Amino acid sequence: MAKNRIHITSAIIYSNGPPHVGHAYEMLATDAFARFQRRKLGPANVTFLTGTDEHGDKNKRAADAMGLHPKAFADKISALFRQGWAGLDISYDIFVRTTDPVHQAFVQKMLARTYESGGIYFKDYEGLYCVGCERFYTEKELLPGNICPVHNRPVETIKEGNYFLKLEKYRETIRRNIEKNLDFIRPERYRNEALRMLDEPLEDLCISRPKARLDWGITLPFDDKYVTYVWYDALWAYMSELPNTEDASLTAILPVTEHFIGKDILKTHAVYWPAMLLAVGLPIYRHLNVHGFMNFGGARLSKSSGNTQDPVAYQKNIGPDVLRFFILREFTYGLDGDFSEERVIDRYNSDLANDLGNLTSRVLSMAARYFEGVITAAPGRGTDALDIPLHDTFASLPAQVAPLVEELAFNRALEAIWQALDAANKYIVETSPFTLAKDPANLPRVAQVLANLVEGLRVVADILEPFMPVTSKKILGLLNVDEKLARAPYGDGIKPGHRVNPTTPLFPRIDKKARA
RNA sequence: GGCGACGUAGCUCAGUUGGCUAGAGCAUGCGGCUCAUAUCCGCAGUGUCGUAGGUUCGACUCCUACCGUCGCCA
Repeated sequence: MAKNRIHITSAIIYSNGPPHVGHAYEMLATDAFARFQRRKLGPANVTFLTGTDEHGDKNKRAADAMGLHPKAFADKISALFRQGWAGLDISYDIFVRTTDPVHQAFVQKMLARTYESGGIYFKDYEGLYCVGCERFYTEKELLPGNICPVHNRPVETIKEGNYFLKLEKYRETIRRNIEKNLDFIRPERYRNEALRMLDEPLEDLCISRPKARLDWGITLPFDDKYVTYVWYDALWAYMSELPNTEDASLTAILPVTEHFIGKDILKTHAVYWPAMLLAVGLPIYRHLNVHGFMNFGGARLSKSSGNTQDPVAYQKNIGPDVLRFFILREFTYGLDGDFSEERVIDRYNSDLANDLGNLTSRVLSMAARYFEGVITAAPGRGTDALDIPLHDTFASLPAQVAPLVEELAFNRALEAIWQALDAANKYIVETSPFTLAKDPANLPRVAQVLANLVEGLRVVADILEPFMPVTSKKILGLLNVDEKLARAPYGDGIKPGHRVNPTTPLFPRIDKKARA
């Protein structure tokens, strides 16, 4: 596979409940990365895949609780996710539902192939089972006397035959892959955790459930009394609905596949998923990008404590770009982050209203006031001692931002963009076009200053697209710049004679006192 | 219990292989400008770099113990 192709996935979200801001965190980071890659490689060379994981006992039980058939329940939840992502401008190309026939057929194909090659075997299994929980427990998880901690009643010892995926034979291969590729799992902290998981022999993974116990899943192709375990099902969603799922194509695409996941599902992705791939003779993917969780005002997000946040509702209040900006600017990818309305408003006022919004406003208003919106000079480096550093700042911005996005440092990428905005504000003070304009003899210089600033705004608007697509489009609209012109390097964009539009406030300040 | 991470200005955090008076943003105070969304620019700070030791000419950066927070595994 050529180096210029990339396949990007978010986690396939378990659909037993509606979306919350925690899901949004992962989607926003993945989306910014995907949008950045499209700019770099061209849209045709990027696939951004997401979806919902709809089988398994928790989905079944959530559906039962609402009196719905699991499929009908999944239809509802899955639709909520797609609406939520549309509201946040998540630019996915493929949305996989694990109940899709195409996906199910693919999983069966992989199961059959693994079984035929001896990677899956049948074994009788005896364990402590709670009928209420519909799951097995280990003795350590139970209260003394083998009492289920959830139902507070004794568990039963039951014997059950199940199918297992051999794991141990792949352990060294998986481990060596992590050791050899220093950035295979990033950030590094999770790499170390994964390596420790591979220190000791792996127990084979149970990949079946008897239909007598749970029938909401994909039937095993070699034994119709069983469905497959939800994780075995869900992980294949990364591949199952690609335009081409022939071996040759998958073999090519896996080495350029980037998975984005939360730290809670490290083991499935670092250990089980590579084993599943190796078991059918496919190569391991390229990167596992692991992020932390989102806290709210210091408290852990959880459904049980009721402090979940609906990103859709939030987005309606402040707009998708503000949520996108806050999360990408404030959080360090990989670490947990704290979300609070107060911090969102602080960021909004200082970065969006005062810096980006106000800069746009003052530049466009001067252009309107002194030249009726017409740019009469050509932006460029020139020879002026003040113009040169401004030029250099904006001209080098794309090259500065690119490696930061590649290494998932979205916060630092945005910081770099904001440093350029600072430089522009400082440039205005130093050149004082509003003072010069008082003498008509100075108008050529004023025109030059404004041309340089408008060109800077154009570059910022363009580079902001992966982070804030709506704002990017808005500023380009104000600058009267089309998509093609937007991408030009600094100095090659705005030409003399170009007319910009009158300004409108992009981000009106939010008065915290008035809100409280 | 085993392994690991983190603990830097009021807040959120940078500090790549040990080396000039430890930095940024926000918030605070003072000064300047007036094109702009009471916005922008400049200046001013404050820190026992978790605690106690150790290695070193020199440690926020390495080692040990402890305290605190958290995570993974069991």
